[in-house]
Amino acid sequence: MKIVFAGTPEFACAPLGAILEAGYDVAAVLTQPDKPQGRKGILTPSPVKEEAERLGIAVLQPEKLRLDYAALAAVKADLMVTCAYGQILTQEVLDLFPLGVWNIHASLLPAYRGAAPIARAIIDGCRETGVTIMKTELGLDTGDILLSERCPIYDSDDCGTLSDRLSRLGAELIVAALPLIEKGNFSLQKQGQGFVCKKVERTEVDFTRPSREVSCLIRGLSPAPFAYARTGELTLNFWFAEEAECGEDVPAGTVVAASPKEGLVVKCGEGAVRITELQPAGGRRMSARDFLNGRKLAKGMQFDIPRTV
RNA sequence: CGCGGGGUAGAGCAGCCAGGUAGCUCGUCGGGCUCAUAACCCGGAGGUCGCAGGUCCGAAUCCUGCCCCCGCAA
Repeated sequence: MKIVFAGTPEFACAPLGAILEAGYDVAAVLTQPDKPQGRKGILTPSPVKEEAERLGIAVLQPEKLRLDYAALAAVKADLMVTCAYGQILTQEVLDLFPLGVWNIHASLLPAYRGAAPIARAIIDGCRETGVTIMKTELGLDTGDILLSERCPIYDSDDCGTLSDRLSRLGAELIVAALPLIEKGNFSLQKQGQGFVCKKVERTEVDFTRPSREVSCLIRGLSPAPFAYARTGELTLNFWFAEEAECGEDVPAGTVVAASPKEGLVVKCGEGAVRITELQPAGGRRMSARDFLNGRKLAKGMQFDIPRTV
């Protein structure tokens, strides 16, 4: 069975590797074109492209697949697996594969269709999410479900750690799914009423929200694009935070502790959060402990509260 | 030429503008206190101040060039 794998970010690398390791013939990898990255605009290949080249698989990266799918058609693959590829497929493309196109999606569909299911699930405070293997259709992640598997979300998770775990889960699931698809030995389940989540953006922390909401926001946006806060000239990107207790009756956004011993604790609308990993603008990521050794923050200081939209 | 911050002890920082003794917090090592301690007290070790030139009696500090790291924006 000849397979094309379509994916772009780190999340898709483990599934790609697993399919290959399971002995399938991955004839080509489809991924987004190299994009300029960073301050110098250096053209950077996607993680999936790098992985594919490492594995010695041919790479296709059309700017617009819907206009430019001749090369993909020429592969004459039996089926395609998509996993966070990043382009909407057209019917013409879907029709290229006799055994269909199958998608690995990082949520328990029909919840969290769309762009940033992992980050959104954390931000929303979910205690559980998962991975779904479904038939790729024209609609956005609306296809019928083949397999799905649950996965807990821990308070120790950020988007990075959870993404790693879901990626491995996705790898296991797709390897379990391929034999079923190959033999036609499966039944699909229609999705119920779901919802689409949007891409996440860098967000200023609103400390007037309850502590859990704040910590979930910080963890969901880490390690990119980050939740941040300002005080005076100082801007901090937050990498990790946990909920903390706070007896003090001070305004939300007040630094209630800022010492190597106690850590960095900020009052929230309800409770408080302890920031454990952060990064000052212009600086490297560091532990709150290291940051506080430089004494850029003191108890009593106030973080800005974003204007309500 | 997109905007900006930075490179000083193992870590995080101050000192630079107004050149003249290498400073702070943490860690580390030794000692003390304690039933005990990540707590407290005393003491010590540890630095080519990113690199190369220049100015100067004297440069972490001023000037020139280069290397490297990072935040925002794309």
